This record gives sequence, structure tokens and C-alpha cells, in this order.
Amino acid sequence: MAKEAAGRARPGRAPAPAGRRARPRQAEVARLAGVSQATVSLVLSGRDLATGRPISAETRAKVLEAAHSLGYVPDPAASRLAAARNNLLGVFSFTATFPTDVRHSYYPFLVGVEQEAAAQGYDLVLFTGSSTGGAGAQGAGALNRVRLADGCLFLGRHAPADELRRLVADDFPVVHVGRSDEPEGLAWVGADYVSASREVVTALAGLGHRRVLLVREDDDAPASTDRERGFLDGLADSGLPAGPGAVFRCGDPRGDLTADRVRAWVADGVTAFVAEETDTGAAWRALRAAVDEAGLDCPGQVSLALLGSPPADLADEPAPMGFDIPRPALGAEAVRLLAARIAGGPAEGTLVACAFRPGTTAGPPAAP
Amino acid sequence: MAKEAAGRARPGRAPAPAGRRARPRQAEVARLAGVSQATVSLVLSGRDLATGRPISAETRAKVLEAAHSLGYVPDPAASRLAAARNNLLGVFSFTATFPTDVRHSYYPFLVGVEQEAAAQGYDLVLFTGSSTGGAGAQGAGALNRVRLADGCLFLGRHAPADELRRLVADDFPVVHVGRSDEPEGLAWVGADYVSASREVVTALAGLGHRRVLLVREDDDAPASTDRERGFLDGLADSGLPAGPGAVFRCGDPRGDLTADRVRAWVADGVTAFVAEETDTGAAWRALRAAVDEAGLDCPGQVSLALLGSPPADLADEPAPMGFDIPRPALGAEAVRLLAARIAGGPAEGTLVACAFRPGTTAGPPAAP
DNA sequence: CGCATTACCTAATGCGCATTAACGAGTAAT
DNA sequence: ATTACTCGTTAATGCGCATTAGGTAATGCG
Repeated sequence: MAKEAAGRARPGRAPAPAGRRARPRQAEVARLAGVSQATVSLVLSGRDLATGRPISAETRAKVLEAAHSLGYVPDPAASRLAAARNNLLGVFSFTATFPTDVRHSYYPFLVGVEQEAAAQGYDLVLFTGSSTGGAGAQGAGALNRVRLADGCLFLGRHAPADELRRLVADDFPVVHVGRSDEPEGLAWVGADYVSASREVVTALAGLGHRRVLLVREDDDAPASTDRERGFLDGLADSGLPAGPGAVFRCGDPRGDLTADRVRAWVADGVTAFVAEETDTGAAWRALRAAVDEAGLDCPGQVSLALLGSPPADLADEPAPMGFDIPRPALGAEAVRLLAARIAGGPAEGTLVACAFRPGTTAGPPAAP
Repeated sequence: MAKEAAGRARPGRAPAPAGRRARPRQAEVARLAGVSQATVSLVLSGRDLATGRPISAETRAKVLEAAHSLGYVPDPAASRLAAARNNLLGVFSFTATFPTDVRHSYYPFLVGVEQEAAAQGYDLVLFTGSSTGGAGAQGAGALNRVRLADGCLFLGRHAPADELRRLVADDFPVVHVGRSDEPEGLAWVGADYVSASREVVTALAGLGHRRVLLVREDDDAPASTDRERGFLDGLADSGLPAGPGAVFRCGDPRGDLTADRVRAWVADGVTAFVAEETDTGAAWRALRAAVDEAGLDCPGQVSLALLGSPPADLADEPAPMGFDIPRPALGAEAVRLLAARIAGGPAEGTLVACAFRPGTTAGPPAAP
């Protein structure tokens, strides 16, 4: 008895919609060349040469000609499915990837990401996320969408640790941009704020300043604490006093950053101020405003430095002493690390050095 | 006799690499939920509700919970291969998508693309490409990678028509950003340069100018020819002379744009100049330089206008009369059109209106 | 109570390609 | 001649998902 009943219907695909059907498949190339589909795959992927699996030159030629004459182009979906990887890198940011306000943007970073991704043979998936409503469900599980890529980059200061933890626990290749201890075992690339900040303090000390004050914001992201750490290290290196009075925290109970306060500090012997850099540049703006209002001449009476790059809208002003984060390099490094993780590499953290910027806002301290 | 010999080995996939825990598949969700893979597919795609295929609420809930707890996310390649969609929109540019030189950038455009894509429930795939080496093979077939997505946006003035033609012929949903006639049947969105340029000329005529000259570059992209067309239309509308002398082409055999030439035109009765906008802003820069060198006061002795927005590095200068391309709106419109094409809509061209900008570089003509 | 519905769900199938064991045909070695 | 290989190619298989005919239990109908 035949196992198959005669009129057994066939489930599965509906017949191809007549209109769309034009693209040749490997099977058709194979038929035309008089070989098997497998041979076509081998020849076209060049895997024969690479893996030492030999295909005669004659067969190669036949296949190539057949493919060409049919105008064969591989179906990327099928390739990627069969190859169990899709050559896609995710980019997920906790704010809009293309913020309307260009000032605060990941643009320079993405420049590096794009370049390096291309170099490594990856395309990029931008998860329209967090901000705008996004393609997927909001909130819990939103991060899961990134699993469609082979790995994912995360941008932003405050990543939801628990969601990330889940990805990391599943051994999904993830790289966070910005130093982060939060989920244990998270790979990251970050700028070396500690060294860069120390270098700025050292430079100020080298100019002769003996009392330097850090103005920072009330935010405990690693980017902030690293800068403070480097600042304090720098003071220690130069043998300068580093008591709690050396750091002023905006939003402090002690009050705001005012001209009066600045005058008091100066009267107290402070000759140089250092501001933390953040997305908004609030600390730097506040410091400049206060110094300005206090009527103090910048390179003359007090020296100023910024632990980072000035916000774009202040790009025209004289460059402050400080350092520049090599954002494109950071992006490229992030991609490199992610590619390594995908290939099975370890989840490490990588620091990228910042470039010191002498600027024109610092000089020798004024004689008292 | 058994057809299969006893120890017949199994070709095909190698066992999954032990180390990395793979993404969950529908099959695992199914197992956890105690149902079949097909049911999972039905529930997750919502196809049950849509097509009236009944799935009990209880089963739905089980499946959804299992999927959620496993962090399931569909494999885009598989979805696509199975002839569905993957909610991915491609973006392919013929230069780096994030050019190092921010001046010429698709940034504002991408802002709109991201927003609208999110609104429509799509994620974006940036095909790293063209310029930098790209993920796929260069040249022939490079465009083919975009087939991974449900549809693709193409950016850039000079698209390789033959490659595009192939995609269009295969009925792959494509939208070109910028008017384009090249591959027949290509959908596009573009700014309405003709109307906008005409409006500028009309405004100048309204101020009393009777001789207006267009400075354009030597490039025959539609963006250029449309502006010239609108310029000439504007002249005609206002009854102004529009002979061949009304248009000056940089890189002309007649020579460069010099101060002397500008003086000669002015002596000849020209009171207003209009420059084409391009990526580099070359025409506008040349015109400004020449006028400046000729010692002519801008709103006073001659009026100037720019058929577009000034380059970013000239953003601080007084705004020229002209128009602004609503780039974010263009991006959004492109996404909308692409979504429509994916849904089976027609391949149409869409013009988006530009916003007239009075600026401060145009005034009544000087008395002779 | 027998048969037709209805409500739910599963089995089977294929999308197009990559992968790999196995096979046939030569050669060389035994 | 038999074994032992090498070389070139193919058959078979599955990647993960969507699709759809068909099955099964529960319900309706006369």
C-alpha cells in the first residue's frame, strides 16, 4: 500500500504570485550549467578555493557563465539564514539616534561605527528605540529586538541594567559605549576620562596653580565619577590639596554656582576652575556665566578648563583647555570589540585615550 | 529491504557551537508553551486574529508568555525567506551615510526617516556601502544586499541606474530620494525645486528687479536642471528676459566667475544674482566672493539669492533670500512612500514643497 | 443517536542557500 | 589485482519561519 494516499494535498507555500517571479535561483543556474545546485553554491561563494575543495576550472567556467547569463543574484535572506549569521550589527541608543538637536548627538561616533562596520563586512541595524515609540513594544522586552542582529552596540549614559543583564547572561554579544560596571561581564569601550582629567590638572599645576576647583554635576554616571577621580589623582600627583572643598557639585545643598561664590573662592586662593563635561554642558555654562558675572578676566585672573569638548554652540568661542574625546575612534573600537565578541572573544573593557587640548583659557595664576 | 541503510550519516548543518546559547526559536517557545511551532507562528504574527483563524485566548496567553520569558525575537532572514516581511527598511547611500564632513550630510534627512520609520513600526538597516568598501562585494551586486529588508531608500545624486533598474524590474520596493527619471518605474520623493526657484525669482521681480542672472554649476543632475527650469519659469512669469545670457554656468568655456565679470554684468543692467545650491555650495561661495571682491554692497547695490539653504559653515552670516528644503519632512515622506510600496502601492513620484525664506540679501534694485 | 459543524490545533511542506558525508572515477601504492 | 588515496561532484539535510490542508474533540441539528 502506498504510504501516500493518492490525492494527498500539499501544505506549505502557496504558488508564487505570478507577477513577481523573475529572479533566477541557484537551481536554475545549475540546470543550465549541467551541474548540481551544490556545485553552483560552491563556485559562486568561492568556498571551493578557500577550503581547498577543488572544482575543475572547466566546471567553474560553466557555472560562472550560466550565472552571468541568467543574471543570477543571491538572495541575501537565504544566505544569511543558511549561514546562521546575518552580518548585522545593532545600534541601540537610549535616546533618539538622530536627535533633532544636533548638538547632542552621536554623530561623530556613528562616523566611526559606520566605517569600521563596513570594513568588517557588517551592515547596521538602527533600533528606533526608546525615544520615539519604536518599532517594538516599549519598556520591558524592548531590548529584545536587538537579538535579531549578530550583536549590538548600546549608546547612552543610563542603560537599563536589568535588561542588559539578561542579554549578557544569554551570552548575546553586546558592547556598551561608555565604561560600565553595572551588568557584570558587560563588554564596553570608553574614553579614558581618568587619565585625561589628571592630565588637565597636571597642566594647570604646571602653570603654577596651587588651588584648583572642580565643578561637576549631580550625576553619578561613571563618566562623571571617572572625571572626578582623575581630577583628584591629578591634585595628588602634583601635591595639591584635595579636601572635600576641591569639588563643587551643582545642585548641591550649599547652593548654586553664583558670581558671589566664585568671588569667594578666588578670595580664598582658588586660581583655576575645572568643569565637568556632560551632554548639555550645564556645568561649563554655569561656570563661565558665573566667572563672567564676577567680572573676572579668564586667562588673566582665573584659568578655566573643561574636562571634555565644548558644546557645539560654543564652538566659536576660544577653545578651553581640556581634552577631546576621539569619538570616531571610539566608535570604530566599539565595532572592533563587538566583532571580536561575535567571533567568540572575551567580554573585556577597553579604554581609548583622549587628546589633550591646551586651549586658550588657562595661563599662569595671577599674582595675589 | 529498508531503503535507508542502517548507519547512514547525516549531511547538512554541523551541530550548533556549544558555547553560545543560541537565540530562542519558535520551536523552543512552542515546547515551553506546550503547543506546536505552527501555533506559535500564528499567535506571534497575529495572523490568527486577522484571518479569523481561531486560537483560544488561553493558548495565546501561554504562547505570549513563553515567548516573552525566553526573549524570543524572530529571525529576520527566516521571516523574509518564508516570504513574509521583517519590518526592516534599508537605507543605502552612494556616499558614506555619515560623512566625515558634516556639511554635506544626510543628517537632517535621517532625522525624519528615523521618526517616520519608528511611527510605522520599522527598524532601519544602514547598508554600509558604496564609499568605504562596504559589507558586500563592491560594484556589481553590491546593491543586492538591500533585498534583506522589506524595501530600501536610496540616497545620493548619482545612483547606478543599471543596478537600480534590476531591483525595480524585480519589483523590489525602492524609493529614491531626489527626483529621478533614470530607471523607468522608480519611485521617488523630491523637493519641488521648480516651484521654489520660481518663487524666488518672482520675489526678486516683485522687488523691482528686471534683470536677474542664475549662477549654476556644471552638473546635469535633476536637482540642477529643476532649479534652472524654475528660474526660467519665474522669469517668464514676470515677463523678464530669459535669453541664454540669463544663466551662467561655472566651469563654462566663457571662463570663471570673477569680480570683473560681475562688474560687467552689473554695468549691463543685472541687479540680482541667484545661485544654485549644491552639496558643496560652490556656486554660492564663488558668487559671494566675486561680488565681495567687486566691492558691491549686497542688499544695497545688488541682490543675491540662493536656491536652497546655505552651507552649515556659513550659517552665521545673514540669511540669504532663498528657500529651505524640508529635509526631515522629505525623509518622512520617503518612508511613507516606501511603506506604501511595500504594501503594494504604485511607484509614484512625490514632490514636497520648499519653504520660501525672505532673508536679508535682497532688496529693491539700486537706481542706475 | 448519527452525522454535520464548529473551534482549535498540528503535521507537513518549502523558501533559497550552505554544508558535508558519500560516491564514482581516476591514480598511485601495495 | 587489490587496496589506498585523491579529486570532483552530488545528494541529502537543515537554517527558522509562514502557510495551509487536515485531524480531533466538542458541540449542534434533526
